[in-house]
Amino acid sequence: VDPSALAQHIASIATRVIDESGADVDLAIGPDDVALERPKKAEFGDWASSIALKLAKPLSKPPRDVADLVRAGLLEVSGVASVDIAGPGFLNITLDAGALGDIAKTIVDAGSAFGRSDALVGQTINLEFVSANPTGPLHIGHTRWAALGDSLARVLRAAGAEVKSEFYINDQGAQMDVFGESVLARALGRDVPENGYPGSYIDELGKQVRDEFPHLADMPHDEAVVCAREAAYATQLAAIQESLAKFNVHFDVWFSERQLHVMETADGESLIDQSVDRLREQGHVFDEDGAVWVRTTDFGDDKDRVIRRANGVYTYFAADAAYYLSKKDRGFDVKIYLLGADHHGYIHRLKAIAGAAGDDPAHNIEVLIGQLVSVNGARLSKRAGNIIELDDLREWLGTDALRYSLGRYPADSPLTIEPDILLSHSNDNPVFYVQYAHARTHQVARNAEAAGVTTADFDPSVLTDKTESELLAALADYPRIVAQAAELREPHRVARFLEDIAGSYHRWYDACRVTPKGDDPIEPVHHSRLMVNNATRQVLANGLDLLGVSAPERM
RNA sequence: GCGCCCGUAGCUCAACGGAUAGAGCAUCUGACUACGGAUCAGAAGGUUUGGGGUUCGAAUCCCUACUGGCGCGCCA
Repeated sequence: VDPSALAQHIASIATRVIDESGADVDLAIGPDDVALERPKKAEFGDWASSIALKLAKPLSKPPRDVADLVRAGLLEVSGVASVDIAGPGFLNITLDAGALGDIAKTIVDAGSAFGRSDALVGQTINLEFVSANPTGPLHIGHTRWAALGDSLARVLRAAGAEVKSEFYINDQGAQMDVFGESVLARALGRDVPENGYPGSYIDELGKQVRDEFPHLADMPHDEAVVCAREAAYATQLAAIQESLAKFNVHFDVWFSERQLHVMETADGESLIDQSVDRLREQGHVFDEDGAVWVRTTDFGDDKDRVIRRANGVYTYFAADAAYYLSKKDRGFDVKIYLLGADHHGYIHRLKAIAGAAGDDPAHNIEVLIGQLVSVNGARLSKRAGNIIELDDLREWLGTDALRYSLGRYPADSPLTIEPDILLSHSNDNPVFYVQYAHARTHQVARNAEAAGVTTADFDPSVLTDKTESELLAALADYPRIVAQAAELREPHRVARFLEDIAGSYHRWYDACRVTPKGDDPIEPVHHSRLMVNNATRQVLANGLDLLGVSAPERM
């Protein structure tokens, strides 16, 4: 009896109770509505549901009376050992040891697939994050979204969604020209212009450009700027891609903003030209003072936005709109944007684009806003001046510690990273706590194998220790946690769950031996416990993978 | 001025509208002939920023005050 089967049982029992009550209510109860959860305290059983509390009002009956009816139905489900009604009407369900223990074999058999579900099956999702200008190294502001976005992509896929992770390269516009001028100036041995890009990495790019184009000084200025800009752009983009790859962050699509500006149609229209026309067709575009506007106030914005200036030049907003339409045309149902808190003013604007494009702003677009990160005692980049670099952080703290510590908090929670803690090998460092538990499962398995303990004679009914029940029920909950993390777009739930599992495992390890002590004989319970050990190992490994963190076999 | 986000134990932070608000650290007490103790058991620690409201039930939803962060261009 795994939790999803149990939820299904409760849903059908609840439906029957409604039918038999004769009450004039039209309630469809599905497995997601029964509020099945792991109770906070062991004395409340293995699983708990508040379904009776929810049904009390529509049925006009006291919650405990409803609970009695559901309880009677539950007792007939095989594997259910007892059902208690507690408090205002909670159903506390205890499974018998065999039913609970079966999950260990289920997990081991499923292997790396355990935790996958069809919760989001059929959804195609575009997930855009980081999207930095290719004019400098990635900094701490990008680091959180890199970690979070990559983990979210993995979690969404595990829940059955079809996901493309996408990096929007802002390679068009004024900042690219400033970048080109800055690199060119250094290549020619001059100071960077006022408001140009600072930092020694510009010197390095200048040196590279000078080697690549020995006659740079003889070229017309405009031509030289383009040479410098394009060569430096290629190098800098490659550097960004390498930084992200080392950080275990993967993108499916690298989308160049330039695609939106180049001519596409026979009559010389770019995607941006077309997108303005398309928004106009939907009736949310108007002309005023010589400029072209989008009526974003129709969608909650506090003022309307110019999309094309009176001088004929498009605003940045126009590229945003064209980019959105590209995503729509590529067939994504849901477009998710991960943005920093300093961009929250864009939410209404982006929603307005979706609405003006004929999409539903409430469903087809989601903008996740994250609070900023700070690092205690971080040193500023030597190469890029006044920023904290992703590469420096990664080399200092390690990919695992950095990704885990960024991944275990909700995006909207402001966050301070404490390097002293991340570098310590103890309980106050959650990533080590979880990774150590995983390494320990391997050590236990190695010892068991050496002693002749094997999973071949698995008998779930002997797994009766209370630490065992706690661990098994928690392991069984993993697929639901992943599905919930995907639906809520909150990958940190996986990290918190793994910390619970690691704690349960350590407690179980303390109470239950897998390999007999000394010369004690091997008994059936030892074989069965090895399965519990291996199931824990699998869940920890699967969960760490969703976070982009390694699962070491030894530490 | 307007808008968005946040405010939970000494610290860092959790908590599908559900039970006595939980973990880790720090503090105190234990397990030390230990399948790696990088572990485990226990104690102590709270008016969930204040005040109203909705609900059988509120840290969570609504209103309000306060504190902190951020944003409000025919810039990108």
